[in-house]
Amino acid sequence: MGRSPCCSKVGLNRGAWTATEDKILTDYIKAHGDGKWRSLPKAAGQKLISLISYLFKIYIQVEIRTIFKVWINLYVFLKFAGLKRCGKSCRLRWLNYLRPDIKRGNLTPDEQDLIIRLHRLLGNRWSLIAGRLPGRTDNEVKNYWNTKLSKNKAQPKESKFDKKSITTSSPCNDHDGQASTKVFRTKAMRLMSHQVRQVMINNTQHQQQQQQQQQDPDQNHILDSNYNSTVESESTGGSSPSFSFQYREENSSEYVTGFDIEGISLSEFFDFDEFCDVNNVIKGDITGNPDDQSNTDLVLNEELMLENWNGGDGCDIQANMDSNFGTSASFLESGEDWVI
DNA sequence: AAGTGGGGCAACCGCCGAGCA
DNA sequence: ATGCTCGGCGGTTGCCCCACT
Repeated sequence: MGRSPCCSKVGLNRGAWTATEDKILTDYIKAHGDGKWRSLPKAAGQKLISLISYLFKIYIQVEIRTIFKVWINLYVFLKFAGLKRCGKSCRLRWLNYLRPDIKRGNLTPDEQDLIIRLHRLLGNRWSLIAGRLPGRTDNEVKNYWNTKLSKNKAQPKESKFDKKSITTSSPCNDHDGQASTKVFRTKAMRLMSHQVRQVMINNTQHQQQQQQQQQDPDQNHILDSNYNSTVESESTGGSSPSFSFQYREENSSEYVTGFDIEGISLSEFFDFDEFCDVNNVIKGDITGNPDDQSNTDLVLNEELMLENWNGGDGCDIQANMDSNFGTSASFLESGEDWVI
């Protein structure tokens, strides 16, 4: 009888890990330790959900209409994002790349010699060989053997790998004059650089918006509240997540273009521009007419919900935040029926 | 400048053994 | 004793980068 697959492959991310996935995984393992790999992805996803729940608690105070938009975006995010990785993939990523004691960089001549001798002794038992090389992984040893030593065990020559490593060596690791350490450009890193470009574009947009604001001081108040709102929570101490939203005005209907939670950018999970259609559908469901700017139903609903959240007695939202959030969470839970 | 092939590496696949109910 | 789950391991694949033509 064959083994059942470790997890359903349907809907799982594959291929190179993104910086965000690395962060989710690293944060989770730092908090809870490794092991339980099969249940880890789901559990790590809960961390995101808790962060978003916290985010919601804060933003529920800001503006009820905005909350609707954020709500929908969050719902779609929770539905389609998270750490959608096989547990084995999580384990591999942690052990081979994210572990803090991983030693990056070129294998020293001593290590190379040790690998040769151990391989002669142990054969292809890479985990045992790697166990004798602190900070080195079996995958790294295996790759090194397969790509270099197996081809030319007797006389390893200087390769372009070595040349590259010299030119890209990290100065901080080279201070003692030892063999220079190669700065690996992993796939995740490449993705990260791509994401940086995205952020820069967004920043440029924001800068342009700020310039517009400066040129048109009358709009400053409105744009400040709609375009970029950053909240650093003080209520729960240093462990509180910080997050920021960015909105974009388009055809007078603002929608979330991105937000960050403790450095995690949701724009890395899905394209907000493509997401506009979802917003329109949702908006159409709410209002019955996406283009109707003076929709009274939405306003009425907002007022009713605000009244409901306020307990109908005009007390402060903050006072009922916890209970209100419970209501909101159940609303989010039931979002699928409501949206579709 | 464009195409191509090889090197290097991360990630996936499938099997195995230990542990547990 | 048996079957299942899970972590670990080695082999392999696929992608990206770069040197070469």
